[in-house]
Amino acid sequence: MARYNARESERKWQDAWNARNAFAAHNDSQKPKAYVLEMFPYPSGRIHMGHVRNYTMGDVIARFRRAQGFNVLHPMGWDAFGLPAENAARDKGVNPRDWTYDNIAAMRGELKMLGLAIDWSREFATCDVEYYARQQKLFTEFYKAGLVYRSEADVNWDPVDMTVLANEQVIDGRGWRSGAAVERRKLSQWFFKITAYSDDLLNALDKLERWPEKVRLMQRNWIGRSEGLRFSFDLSNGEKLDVFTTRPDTLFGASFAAISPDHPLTQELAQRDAKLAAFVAECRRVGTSEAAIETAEKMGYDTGLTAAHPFDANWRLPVMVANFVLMGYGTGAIFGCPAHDQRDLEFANKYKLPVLPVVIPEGEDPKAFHVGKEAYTGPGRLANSRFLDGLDVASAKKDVAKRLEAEGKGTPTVNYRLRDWLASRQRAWGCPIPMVHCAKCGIVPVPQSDLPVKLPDDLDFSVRGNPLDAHPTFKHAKCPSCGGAATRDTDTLDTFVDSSWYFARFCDTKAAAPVNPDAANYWLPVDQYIGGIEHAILHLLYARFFTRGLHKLGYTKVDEPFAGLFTQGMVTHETYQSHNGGDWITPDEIEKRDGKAFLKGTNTQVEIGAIEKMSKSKKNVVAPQRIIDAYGADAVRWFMLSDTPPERDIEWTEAGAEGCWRFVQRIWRLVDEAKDLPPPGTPPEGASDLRRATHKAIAAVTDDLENLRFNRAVAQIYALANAMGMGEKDGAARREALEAMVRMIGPMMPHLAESAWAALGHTTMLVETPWPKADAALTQDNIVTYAVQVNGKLRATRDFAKGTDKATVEADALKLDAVVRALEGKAPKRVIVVPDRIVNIVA
RNA sequence: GCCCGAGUGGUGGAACUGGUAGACGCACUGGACUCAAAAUCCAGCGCCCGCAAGGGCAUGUCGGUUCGAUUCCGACCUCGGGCACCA
Repeated sequence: MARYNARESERKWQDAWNARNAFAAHNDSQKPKAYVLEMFPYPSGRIHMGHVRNYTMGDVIARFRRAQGFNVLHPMGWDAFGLPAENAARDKGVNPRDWTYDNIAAMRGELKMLGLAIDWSREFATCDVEYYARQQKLFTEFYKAGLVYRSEADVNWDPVDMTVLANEQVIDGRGWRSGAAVERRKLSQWFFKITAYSDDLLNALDKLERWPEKVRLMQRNWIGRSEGLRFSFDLSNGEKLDVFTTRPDTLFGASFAAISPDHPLTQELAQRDAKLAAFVAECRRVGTSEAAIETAEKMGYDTGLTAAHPFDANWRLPVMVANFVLMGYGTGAIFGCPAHDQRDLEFANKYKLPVLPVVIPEGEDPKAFHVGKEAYTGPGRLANSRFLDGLDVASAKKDVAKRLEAEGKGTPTVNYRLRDWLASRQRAWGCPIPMVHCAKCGIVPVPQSDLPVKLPDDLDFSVRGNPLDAHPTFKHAKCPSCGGAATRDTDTLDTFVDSSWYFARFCDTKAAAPVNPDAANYWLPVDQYIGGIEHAILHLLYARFFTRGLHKLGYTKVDEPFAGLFTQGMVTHETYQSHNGGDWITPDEIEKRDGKAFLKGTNTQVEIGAIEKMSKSKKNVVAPQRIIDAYGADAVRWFMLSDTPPERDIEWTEAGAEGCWRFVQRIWRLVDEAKDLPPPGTPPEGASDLRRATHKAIAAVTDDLENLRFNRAVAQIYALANAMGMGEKDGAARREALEAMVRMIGPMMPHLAESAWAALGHTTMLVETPWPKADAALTQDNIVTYAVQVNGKLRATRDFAKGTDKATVEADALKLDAVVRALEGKAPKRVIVVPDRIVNIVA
């Protein structure tokens, strides 16, 4: 027989599915719906193995659900705005739009070769005018709904490139491109009011049961809710100073008050105090990088002001400016209790401030308890604290809060570390912010009738700064309100905005409105979302926020965009290096002999390095295209699903790929050998081993796919193939086994499965064939093998009819040779029989 | 520093709610077929002792609970991830 020709078969079936429009999703179906979505790709130019893994997993779910009778939405689009297009424009002189759409065309072609069951009629790119026009509409609506506002913000400013840099673009305090020392600048920027939903975004995490616990935890920490008390100090200059604390119980251990260098009071004082101004400048000079923060010394400056202790006006605390107090959290001011806060302790030790323990661990003597280099943050009883003495921490907190609240000095407050989302970017290849700045009317949103604000096609990327800002006409606009000359906002939106609602647009990509509520309410939430863990926080949090915004605006009734989330692992590969840690060498350039790696066709040995994520810098990238050409899409898909659990990193190996290819051929042989089977539809009878293996496999694979355990599903299918090697070679049971196998590999290796289905004599297509059902009578054995243990050690096994009574099992087990030998004549003290499982004899 | 997660053969990994540890794949070894190779098929494959029958030891380490622990509890070690002066 001919070997299976993957190339020919894959092309043929892709055309056939296409001709039948087999994967169209229907917005008016009576079937239950299933929305399966993988995080859409950035059109960098080529697909990589990570894409292959991601889209294969999604495709398996989509095809599985379709076979189970669901109306499936499985779309594809492009996250198409972003910096690489601008870099290409500057470096190569191309138009970013052309560059992007060319990349999309190339990647679409590569993705289609994988045979994905996608409704391509819904494809769009976020840089399509049709998409970003609607995003602009949403932005103005969010603005009117109070979910967007403008405010001053500190940004990383590159003085050479004259542009704002993202934190990731600042390396050791310098711009990644220019190398210039980055400055902190205050700019007026647009923000999304994500903090309006802090509590809701946090609480709703509990209901996202089909999200990984890890991701929920990361989001919880990111939102960072903490309960505490906000109260005010009376200052010696007559003003009040608001502080936030989670430890009001330690108030009698206070030895100073501290304010941020960015606090308004600091600014005010610095105007009359040159030394303070210098101190503030010094604080700002110290970078915001992790390393800088970790090693930064605590620094303080005594303002000369004092603050009255809230419970004793005669007790004066010095007011210090301290570099470790952040303006962005709480009120930007604290009270310092050195004995019970590590930072305060370091600060106090440096500036010789008192350290008075007020929470004493159980069993310690309050008079003897001393805090040295480590602050005590554990539980205990209050001491040295007047009316609080003897209380536990929780009661003391409540008591302080109650008293200060009664005096009108304090309020119980919840703080979050979550900040509002700064969405302005000084970039040209993005969604223009549809706002106009008028000297007379202030900020005016561009009215619906004037949308979209289109990106000009003639941007000059050789200029410094934002090409959109430098464009000769773009920024000149008429004020929509008064008609006078005004300035258009030349910033664009963070590309995370683009990906915050694309899943809602997929529900109806033809709708005039940004989101069609009927379609969105039918399809949303996404039933299964799949993507990388790197989006655990930002993208997923922004999308959750945006969906709440869409709800508020009436576009949908759901709040949570993704009911099920799965985060898949990366694709890794061995690295190769010439000797002595020299140049990296690509996998294509080496060959392996006896576990050693050599330069192809030579005896020059190369070092095999660590297994790492595929990356250009380590040159350990394997292009999907080459692999598809060599083994076909099905073998590659099979590899991606085999062996490694989907959430873990998978190592790509040539040997593994060859193994997958061999399995493709093995299935094809099994089908070919089955020429003389009874015709399709012949019912099998009886209960042979093969039939039992078939139905057990169906039950197991179904369960595994339901739970995204692809590696186990693959193992079950191998086991069934092995069972076929031993079972009946002909007859209806053989056909049943083969057909079950073909139907089960359908979602995983769809082209091979279609070919096999046709070869088995079917005239219908496998994509239109329902998922097989397991016969419960055949998934259960009527003979069970008991393990027989003596003192917990396995000594024998013994078959019994299922449900045999305990007494019989016990009596027979005790007669076994191995048991008699192990007992050495001793009488059993106790015999434990676990029905249909195990016997343990205790001697 | 704080918070998570994971440690099982040469290797990727299985093991349902505590019940025969190592399914299935890869690699490897031996054999069959072949002039030969590829492909395919058959067999073997945790470690130690033993000709064998059989026995002992094994799921990072040490302890605990239990008739029985990869699974539950405690301590420790190693690796990976997240956050990072958040008051």
